[in-house]
Amino acid sequence: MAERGRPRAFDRDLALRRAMEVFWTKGYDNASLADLTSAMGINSPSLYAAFGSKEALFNEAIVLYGKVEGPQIWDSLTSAPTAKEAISGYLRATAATFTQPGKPAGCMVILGVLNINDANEGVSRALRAIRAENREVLKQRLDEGIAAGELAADLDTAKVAAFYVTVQQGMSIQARDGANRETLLAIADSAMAAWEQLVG
Amino acid sequence: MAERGRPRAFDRDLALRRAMEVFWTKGYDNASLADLTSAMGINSPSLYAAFGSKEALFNEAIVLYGKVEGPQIWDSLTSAPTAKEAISGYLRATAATFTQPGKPAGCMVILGVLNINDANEGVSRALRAIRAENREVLKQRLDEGIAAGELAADLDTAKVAAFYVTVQQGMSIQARDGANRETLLAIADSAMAAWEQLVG
DNA sequence: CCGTTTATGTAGTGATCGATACATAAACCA
DNA sequence: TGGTTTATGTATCGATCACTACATAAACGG
Repeated sequence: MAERGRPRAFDRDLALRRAMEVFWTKGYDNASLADLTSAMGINSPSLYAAFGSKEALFNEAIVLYGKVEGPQIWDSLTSAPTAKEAISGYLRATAATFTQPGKPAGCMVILGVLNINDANEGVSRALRAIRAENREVLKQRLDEGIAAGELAADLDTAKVAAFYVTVQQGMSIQARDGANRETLLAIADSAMAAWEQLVG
Repeated sequence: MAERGRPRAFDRDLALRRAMEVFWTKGYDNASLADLTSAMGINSPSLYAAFGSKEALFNEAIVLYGKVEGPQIWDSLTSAPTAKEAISGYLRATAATFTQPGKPAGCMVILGVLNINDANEGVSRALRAIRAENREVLKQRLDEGIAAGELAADLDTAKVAAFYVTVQQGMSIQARDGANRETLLAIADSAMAAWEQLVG
């Protein structure tokens, strides 16, 4: 069963990747349709036919962002043998991911929308939900540390997770302000210096 | 020597305060002239006659913000007897300042502009300069700690200052995401848990 | 009173925003 | 071939953006 009608003349996946780069660089509000269509190499009717709207395009872009940039940040949470190494790996991978040559600095989930307005409300809510989910992932890794007998049973894992997520979000702003990888790694290590006190 | 011409019909200081609240709540880009004039109770020609432009109005607003909200955040840097208490007081005052009832959550200097575009470039640069200056203030307080013989002479004060500034910037995003004062205070204390390791 | 100066309210400016109407093009099936 | 379906390019939509031209109003000094 072949496709009906005139075939699409551009690569949808490639166009989505270009859109992701624009959103990552400029944020949702500052990425204009002109910016997007220019980077994607198409006209706006093609964009709307293929993706529906600017908001729907962003939603697809954020999923792609999670697939492309997420693994390197989150892998240590499952691969590291201890909770401490998991969190440390998460922060150090963040430092590396936020300062990749040729890619925008900082995190699209954190910087995509910060100041809410009528037009970006849906996108803003989606990003906030992802941030809350990420904090929950950290907490669950800490809870696993308790289950493994590695951490004290009465440890306030929500509090510790909130702290390390906060550091990561601060690192996003630092990256946008021009901090290099070495600086971000030092910040990550500084945050880990609190570990023994926090879990002890 | 009295003023010439028709006298201004509104309170300039009060109008500036209202503008500050709008900028603080919505950020520079999302604060439209309609938002501003509505909150200030004036028409746009009066705004331009009194303040010059949206950017000039923001510049005045950020100075006012520093005068109104700055002291409670920075006072401990001069009043606290030790460097540790100074930094701790700075973070705990931040937690309180970012969650004042009836005021916008988070910091206007951090959240005012994050995604740069053609229109906000000047404002963005100004805010980034303030953030860099704030980091320098922290560093200098730590340097004073060295001069007082309280901290080791070879302590990397720039690194420590960068860490605590990063935590504060993360707290701004947390506040925007709805974190309450208790949560922010716990984050501040968590950051201070790294202190002995960082300076030791 | 008159002339000057500054502020105000109305009503716009051109530019840009996200999103579309419409005619045409290019594929399919019968 | 003709009919259907989908994509494309042009050209634009109304809304909103920051900003201002202009006539009028309200104060001053003379």
